[in-house]
Amino acid sequence: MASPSRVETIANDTKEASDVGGVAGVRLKQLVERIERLEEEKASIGTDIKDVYGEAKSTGFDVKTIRKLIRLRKMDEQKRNEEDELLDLYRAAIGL
Amino acid sequence: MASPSRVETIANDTKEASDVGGVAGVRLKQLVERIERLEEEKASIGTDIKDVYGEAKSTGFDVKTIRKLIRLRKMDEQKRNEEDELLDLYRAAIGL
Amino acid sequence: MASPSRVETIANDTKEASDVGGVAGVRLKQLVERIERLEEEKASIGTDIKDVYGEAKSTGFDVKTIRKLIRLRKMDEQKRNEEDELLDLYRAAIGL
Amino acid sequence: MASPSRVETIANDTKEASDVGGVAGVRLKQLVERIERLEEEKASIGTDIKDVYGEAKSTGFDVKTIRKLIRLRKMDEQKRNEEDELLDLYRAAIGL
DNA sequence: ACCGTGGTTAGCTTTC
DNA sequence: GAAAGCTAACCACGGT
Repeated sequence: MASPSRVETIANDTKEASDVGGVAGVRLKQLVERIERLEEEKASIGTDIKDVYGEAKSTGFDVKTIRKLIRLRKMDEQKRNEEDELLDLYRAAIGL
Repeated sequence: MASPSRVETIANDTKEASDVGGVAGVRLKQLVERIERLEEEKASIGTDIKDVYGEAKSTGFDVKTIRKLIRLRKMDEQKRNEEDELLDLYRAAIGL
Repeated sequence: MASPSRVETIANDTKEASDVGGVAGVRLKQLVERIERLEEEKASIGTDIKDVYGEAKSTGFDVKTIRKLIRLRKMDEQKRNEEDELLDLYRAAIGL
Repeated sequence: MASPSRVETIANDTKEASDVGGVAGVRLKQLVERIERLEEEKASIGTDIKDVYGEAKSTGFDVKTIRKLIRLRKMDEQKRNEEDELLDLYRAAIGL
């Protein structure tokens, strides 16, 4: 059911409908595969993160607390970024 | 697990990065940094994915359709995996 | 801490701030109570489900397997729905 | 909808393997259907809850705040229950 | 009794 | 500005 022809069929049903087995189908397939590849990587890193939390836990740390910690640090960073942006805005406003 | 040192560790992680009398503070810091590094990578890949969708869009494909396509393909895969697991479960249930 | 006046205060802090003890407070209270009532029903059904699993178990069935079974059936249904949606999407993409 | 034979087949693969199309299969099917029926009801109530929140929103209330409110009230209730249990414990301890 | 897994829910981001 | 999809946290159950 998820045969290659299926992917091409889909390409045909989109904008390039007259392009049976042609360049649009190939292009779409490439795009789909790139996305799936990237999502795999992303999921893999997600697993790594989980592992680190697991390691933290088995070292005796409280996972929930660590999560809070990280959230706080991220918020701090965002806050800093916003302040920087504001500064840039001001600098632009007065012409550098 | 909720030893006195644990409480101290938590205190150290909030206000002061330096670790009063123990190695735990250093260890925690390492863990936090590893997690933050990984989350950065993950976010970066998320950006890449977005870019690919943008590329698809400017090539004339319908992004929403591609997303659905990918979701469907993922569901197929999950379903296959779950069915395999189910089979194992059955085999275990009847004693191999 | 959770005195009645507190609830009204919260209502006052939303859009209808000038409405101390007035109609907005009453309205909010009604909404909260409706939600709580519905959540009670929901929890009650959750208990029922648990009971059925318990019954299944004491009849000799393997609970984990039944759960997987149900999950799989749900996935089938979702997949079917998504495929229908995808079809609609395609039809829209090629102009009906 | 999966065919009936599918469900029976599954029943046959569990503990009562020698019971092809027999009483265990029927029993399992009944259990699965009861659970699915209940989960439908549960989902339906979930939708109702969402609707109420939507209604609250369009009345000008802040949904996030209402959620907090309800969480707080639930916590209060749990706390009260725990205190009641404790009280009962004491009363039992001193013989009513 | 504890740990790990799975399910549920809430918050966030993005799209229309 | 509303609606939807995605992600992440929380919670509860089942297994060991």
